[in-house]
Amino acid sequence: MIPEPSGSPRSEAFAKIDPKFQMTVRDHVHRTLRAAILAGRFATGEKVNERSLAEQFGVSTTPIKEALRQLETEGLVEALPRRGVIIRFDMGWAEEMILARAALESMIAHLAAKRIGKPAGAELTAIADLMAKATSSADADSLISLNEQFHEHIHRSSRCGYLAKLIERQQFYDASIRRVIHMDPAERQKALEEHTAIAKAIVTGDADLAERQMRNHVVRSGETYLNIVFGNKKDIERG
Amino acid sequence: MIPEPSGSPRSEAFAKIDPKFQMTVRDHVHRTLRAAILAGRFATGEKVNERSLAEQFGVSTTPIKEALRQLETEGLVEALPRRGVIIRFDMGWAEEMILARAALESMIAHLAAKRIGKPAGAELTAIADLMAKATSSADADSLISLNEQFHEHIHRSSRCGYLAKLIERQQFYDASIRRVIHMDPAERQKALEEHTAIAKAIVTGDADLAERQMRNHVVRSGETYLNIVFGNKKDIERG
DNA sequence: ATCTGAAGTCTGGTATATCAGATCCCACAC
DNA sequence: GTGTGGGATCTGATATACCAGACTTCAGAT
Repeated sequence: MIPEPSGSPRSEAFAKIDPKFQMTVRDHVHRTLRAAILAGRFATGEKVNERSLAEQFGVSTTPIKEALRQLETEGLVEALPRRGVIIRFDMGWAEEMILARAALESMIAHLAAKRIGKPAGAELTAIADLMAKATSSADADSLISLNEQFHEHIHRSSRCGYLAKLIERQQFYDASIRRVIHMDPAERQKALEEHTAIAKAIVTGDADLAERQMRNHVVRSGETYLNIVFGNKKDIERG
Repeated sequence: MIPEPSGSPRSEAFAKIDPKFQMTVRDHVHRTLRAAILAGRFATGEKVNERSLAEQFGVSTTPIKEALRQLETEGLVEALPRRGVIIRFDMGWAEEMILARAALESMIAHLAAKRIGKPAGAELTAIADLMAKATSSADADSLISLNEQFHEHIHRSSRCGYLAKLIERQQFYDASIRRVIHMDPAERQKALEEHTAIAKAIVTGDADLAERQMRNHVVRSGETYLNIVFGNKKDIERG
């Protein structure tokens, strides 16, 4: 099962651990701050103090600075040189993150439809079928996992590393929010229909259709998330 | 000319300097490294050494680390924890950056078409007219400047701060390459036609058309750049 | 000759110190 | 009362020090 290019033949080799999995302080700070910002625990425009953060995390300012630099590049905070960094996230920003994800994810769907092979196409269909089963049995946890697999599979099929990486940064809701979403049967059903249609379009190689449907799916489900996170305040601009 | 909300009436007030313009060492390092990477001065997979870079720039490793963190988030380098960072940029990556820009820029064009007002629309048309003049007089420098104004104006009209910021990071060619491009009369003419069509679609509020044309424009001109930077090796996947 | 592993070296990760720009506060002049 | 300016203070930017993980090398065992 595990490829073993060389070594002892008498026992199963262990998979090489991906260096990316190693945790460093700056990554922990980065993820924690990111989650806090996306959860709305800071007001837009609020100043953040490096020394204060360092104290709260119980670390020095060095990893804090690096984490803030990452957040800055992600667009979640703004750095005013020699003046400090301020939080930059509100509902409008979240809407734009959804639009960005819609634009990128639909581009990837387009390419996936053109580049996917027979076996990968069958796998995608299989995932969609599992989603149908999980939907009818109201298995929220499976749906969350399958949803991840579904999009991940499309990313791989598109053979786009950069675009896939870019999309990861536009994700502003996490598993806990997803669980809330999937509690609504109507939402589950709608998502299933969209996933099924996307899978079909990709597998049959209809790039333009796949693109349109992926975009609508991301925007529509994004609206649902927005309403939950920010309350039903305003409708997102529709494509 | 310069808005003056309050202060002495006897002399013209000076415009407030944007804090963003202040140069810091890490920004200088970031920009320099970024330009070097995009210019192909590193091979993909090549390791970069923090101490060595610090020595070359004549600074300490702190701003180097921060700059590398930004490049990492931009996707131009990859950090293997405790092992160092490696360059991640080749023709394939560049192609994807163009696709990302196409996806985002077309989304912005779509929104701009829906949100632009009368005066801003007139300004956009005016810019397009200036482009026509500069094209017939073969004024490359003006074209480069106008091209920047054109896209910048569309970004503002779309009222999308996040998306505009995201697009900036997908720009992998600079003014010097643009100058080479604009030396070709056929290319100038083609670009003009596209810009004119985009402007018209946006001003008339045809969001879908604006989106399509912007996308084609970005992809097509991106191919031209690719051929110059990487040599005529391979065609980019077309939308 | 090949393999193993321990010591040495390299290098990134983190902590701390120092410098200088930005902000705040208050005394003083008008 | 208003406004100006000098100094104290805060805080980000940079430099330096130190630690620990990763890689290299080479002696010794087989």
